[in-house]
Amino acid sequence: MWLNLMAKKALTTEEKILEAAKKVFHRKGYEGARMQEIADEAGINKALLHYYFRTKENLFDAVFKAAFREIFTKLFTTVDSNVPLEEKLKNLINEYICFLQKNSYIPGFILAELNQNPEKIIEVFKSVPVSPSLLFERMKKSVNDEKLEKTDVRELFINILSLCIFPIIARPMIQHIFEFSDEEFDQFIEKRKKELPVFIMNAIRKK
Amino acid sequence: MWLNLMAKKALTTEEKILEAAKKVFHRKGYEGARMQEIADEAGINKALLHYYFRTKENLFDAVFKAAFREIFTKLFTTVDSNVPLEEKLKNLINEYICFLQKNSYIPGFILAELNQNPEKIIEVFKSVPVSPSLLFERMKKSVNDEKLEKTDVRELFINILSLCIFPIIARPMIQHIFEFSDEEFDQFIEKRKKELPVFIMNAIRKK
DNA sequence: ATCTGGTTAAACTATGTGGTTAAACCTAAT
DNA sequence: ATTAGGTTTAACCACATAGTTTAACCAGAT
Repeated sequence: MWLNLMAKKALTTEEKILEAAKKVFHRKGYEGARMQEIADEAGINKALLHYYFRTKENLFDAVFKAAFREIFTKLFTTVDSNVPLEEKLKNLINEYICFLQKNSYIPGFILAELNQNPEKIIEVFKSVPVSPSLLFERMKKSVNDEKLEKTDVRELFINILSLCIFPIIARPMIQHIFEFSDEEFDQFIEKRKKELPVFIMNAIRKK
Repeated sequence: MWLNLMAKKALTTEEKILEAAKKVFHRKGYEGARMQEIADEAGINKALLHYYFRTKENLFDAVFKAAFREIFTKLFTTVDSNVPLEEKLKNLINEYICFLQKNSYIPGFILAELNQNPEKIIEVFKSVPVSPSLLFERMKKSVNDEKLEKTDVRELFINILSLCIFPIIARPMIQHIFEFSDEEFDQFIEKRKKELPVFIMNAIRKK
């Protein structure tokens, strides 16, 4: 009795709030974010904010879990294909970096909050509908099939993640020390999409 | 007339404050840190805190610049040797990861604060006594000397940084998805010290 | 017409926080 | 003995913030 009755306004109030909270929390973190700012961003008032999500923590948890779910399901599903390793690597890196470009605040947001509250990871990981162990089984198979250096799959996994994610969170530093404009930085990332798979394949291929 | 008169207490009050502020700011960030907590951690009271560093921002800037200086000078000086590239890489990675292990909060702290205030980088980079361009000249020479794939030095530089730093800031996540105890995580990093140089050399060596 | 749930406005509480102040204390240098 | 700088204590101010409350408003459902 309370659903789908809106045709003109595309977003429900709850969605508007979550969108606004996402923006603010991603940029400023839990401590830096202000409920008033979120309300303003959502175009509503503070009272309504508390009417939907009773506390700041509730709202934050919703945003945090959503971000976590997004980045992990994206990661775990982009490997779900039957093409050979090199091809798979290309797809994974390309898709994942594209995702990160569109959601550049997510990794920094998650890592920062997680470093401040490492215990939250247990709770928050429950909202991820994909299991990491499955992913590793698949990766292990791919790696063993080919003529490659003996490679610890976990090591490889972390290396791929590092190479994809770090440049995104270190953007301000990279732009400064390389004196990149915004466009030049984007080109730099664009180039990585092509060169990272080569870099990684070289690293693990038998000589 | 106001110096070196202390023999028993190893640290001056100012140093005690800076140490305390470092701990608190590194763990909680600017917004999350409380002046009272810093005072407690330093074993003094709030009044004295403001007596030394008038404002929270002053104190934070001091801590931030110190962290920045530390991590960058360390990075830039570990490449300052005349050994062949592979050796140099081994040294760099080993020394840098050791440094990061001992200062595991620094990279996350800097990246988080820099993402929230990217404009601060200009000011803060002035406190780094080493220039990055010098580093790149040296790296370029090393890379061109050997029989290697044509490699963009900047790309290589970022890759090395990514592979060293990311695992440190992603520690809570890594520990959880790999189900690592603290000891196992340390072993994981220890292993990386040896395997990262191999990984990278393979990646850039001509086949 | 009325009822209901979403919504607003504005005032309000309680608490925490950065920062200040003033008085007293202690100790080492003069 | 006096001075001066570092230090403590404790009270204090101004302000911002999370969260609450109340009354009124409005639109769609009954």
